[in-house]
Amino acid sequence: MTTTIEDTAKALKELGHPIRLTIFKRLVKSGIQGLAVGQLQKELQIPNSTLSHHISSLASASLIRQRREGTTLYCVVEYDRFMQVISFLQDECCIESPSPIS
Amino acid sequence: MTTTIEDTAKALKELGHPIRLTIFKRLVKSGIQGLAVGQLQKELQIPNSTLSHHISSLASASLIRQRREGTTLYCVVEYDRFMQVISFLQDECCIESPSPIS
DNA sequence: ACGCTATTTCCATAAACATAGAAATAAGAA
DNA sequence: TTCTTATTTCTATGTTTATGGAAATAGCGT
Repeated sequence: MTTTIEDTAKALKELGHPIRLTIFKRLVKSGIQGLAVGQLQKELQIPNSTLSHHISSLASASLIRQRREGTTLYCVVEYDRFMQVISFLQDECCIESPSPIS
Repeated sequence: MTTTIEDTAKALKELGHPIRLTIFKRLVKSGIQGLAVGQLQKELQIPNSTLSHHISSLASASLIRQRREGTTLYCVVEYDRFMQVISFLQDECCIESPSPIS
């Protein structure tokens, strides 16, 4: 799948909110087992519905996915997708930058 | 200067718009001499004021700066700042990722 | 079926964002 | 000073986003 401007912009936009960036960062560190919504709620101390909205935003940008286990929903980072976004940015920063290359 | 969540989120938010990401990408490739606003306008074919607003957004996130030469304003990427943003993201993706490390 | 826990969706509202034409400003030349 | 080019700022408007309580849904146990 080719990464497009629209695609990447969408991901960056969703990450471009303090709470969502915090959530995402926390999820990245939780690894592939992810983290339960309840656990996130406990750590962040924000209203359930606000958290749900933010989680939904990250999912809409395919940055995370959710896995249910009984009544518990886990949020898991889509690492490949995240790598794509970073790669897109790196492709930008490595061309004609003021570093030794230029 | 330490990169904070707020800081990074701000940068990501500003990059999280198709046109702004396109502008930024174009500027990165133009190198340290930057690019004139007029040139950007020619390439992007969007109204002057819309372009100005977008440029202002990128500047407000310290992703670019402007340099005047007579009546011409050049936009130049703040590469250090950009590197910081990328580093922040990479710090996230290299810890407990599903790669061989875990 | 009922009750409980976990979480999302609905609904409403205020704030923020994106857009673009018009007006204003900045700089240079005559 | 006037005129011209380059660009920003102002103004207005419509759209989108962020927030959070209430209602609804999902899953499980009794």
